Amino acid sequence: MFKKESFQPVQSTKLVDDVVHQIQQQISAGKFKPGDKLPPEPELMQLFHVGRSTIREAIRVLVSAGLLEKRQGIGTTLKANTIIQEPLTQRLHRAKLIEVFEARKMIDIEISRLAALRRDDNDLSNMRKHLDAREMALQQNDREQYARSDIEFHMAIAIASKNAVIIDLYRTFSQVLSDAMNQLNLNYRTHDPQSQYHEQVYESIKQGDADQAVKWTLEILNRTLSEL
Amino acid sequence: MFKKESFQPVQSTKLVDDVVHQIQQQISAGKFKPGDKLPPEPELMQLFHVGRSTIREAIRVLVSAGLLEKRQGIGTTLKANTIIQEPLTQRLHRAKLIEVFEARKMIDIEISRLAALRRDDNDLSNMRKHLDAREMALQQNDREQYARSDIEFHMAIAIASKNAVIIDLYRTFSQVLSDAMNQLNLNYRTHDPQSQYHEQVYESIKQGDADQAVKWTLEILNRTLSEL
DNA sequence: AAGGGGAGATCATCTGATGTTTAAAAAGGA
DNA sequence: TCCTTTTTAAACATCAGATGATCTCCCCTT
Repeated sequence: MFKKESFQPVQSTKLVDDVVHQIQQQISAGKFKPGDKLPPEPELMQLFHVGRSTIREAIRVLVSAGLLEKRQGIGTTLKANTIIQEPLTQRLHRAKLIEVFEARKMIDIEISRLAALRRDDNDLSNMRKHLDAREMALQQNDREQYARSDIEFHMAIAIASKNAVIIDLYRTFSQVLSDAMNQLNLNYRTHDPQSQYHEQVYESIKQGDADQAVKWTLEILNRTLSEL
Repeated sequence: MFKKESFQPVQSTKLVDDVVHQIQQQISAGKFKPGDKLPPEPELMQLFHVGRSTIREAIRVLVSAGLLEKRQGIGTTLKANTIIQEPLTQRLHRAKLIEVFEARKMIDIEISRLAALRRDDNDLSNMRKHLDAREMALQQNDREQYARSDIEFHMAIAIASKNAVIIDLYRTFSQVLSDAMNQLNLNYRTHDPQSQYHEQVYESIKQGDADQAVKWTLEILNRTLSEL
């Protein structure tokens, strides 16, 4: 008897994916030059023998990927320099650890500043929750839980900044940094004497005092950096 | 006579983009856990007060970005992969313009600070060169050359920061922002009365005064932000 | 020469209808 | 009771039609 798990469902080709791939291939093959106009939607419907919504979803995907540009009343055009970008995580893995650290420090500081200006009650209660869990784990000497809570606390600050781009940047940098330091058998934020600073950061954000929040965040970061 | 600069085109946010931003925000803020199901299409229609095709296009964008997973008969679920394997440019294309701007502001400031601390003679001469070219273009009313020199000047500052990760971030953010603002028929850094501030930034960096460099960079940025 | 006003092209959005896929409930048989 | 089959409901996939919004272009008037 075969294991069911060893099989995968046949690639059920959705029409939209098919259209996306075909257009993408045409672009990759250089059939279009930057600035060239794609056929209008009704024509694409005939060319691909699909409905309007299928065409529109396919085009929308390529627009969001940055390959095409759509303008009402004008049409759809091919954008210039479709340079192949690598994922940020890959880029960071290639980078010097100190550079990644420095960049994350920049993000950390801005996050604290924005959080102090924008936090709402929900943000504060989340931060408080993780801060308490962090303290608890510290007293019980639960390194695992401590590390988790510490990350969650900082993530809660990030979320309070209300800027999705910065949140994503912070998440990516922290993840890569954590991986890299584990690999080097370095402890990633597992030093106990910082509880006071974390409390200070929380209080500053709660008070809405951006300058103080930045100041205490810097205190934490400078201590972590010294271990590198 | 009214100043042209005092007007701004009406921000015509397409419904699909709005829906994408809202869902992205929820995901980035961690409101969903991996595996969580999104409400079905009819419910989303009611929640957002838009038609089904609008919902479908928005979901399709996030699926193509790798954040969501759609299965016929099942529904739409949040993908497990927390760290998105997605080029940064693509992520920025999906973001709200104001969020990208805010993040680049953060980078710009840190770059000025680091440049003041780390610039060498070569950096300074490069900055001087582009600053002169910028001034020259301004007097000759060569908008094209002015824009190019302005970007080069700021890029020279970035390079002086000596952090490759931050340089790459800055380049990516600037490019995406430039594209986006061009598309909105907004001028991207083409206001003349800032020459003094650019000179101040250069002088501060030359003196190695990080605080002053940040201060004057903020002056420039606050003026650009006011146009958004 | 400047501005007004269509006409046409093209995308944006909504709505209704029908087909497919999936999971789970219901039914049936041993 | 347990296993298999059938049915049903949920949810996405796709198409078609209609209306609105936006942009370019051209012609006309002043």
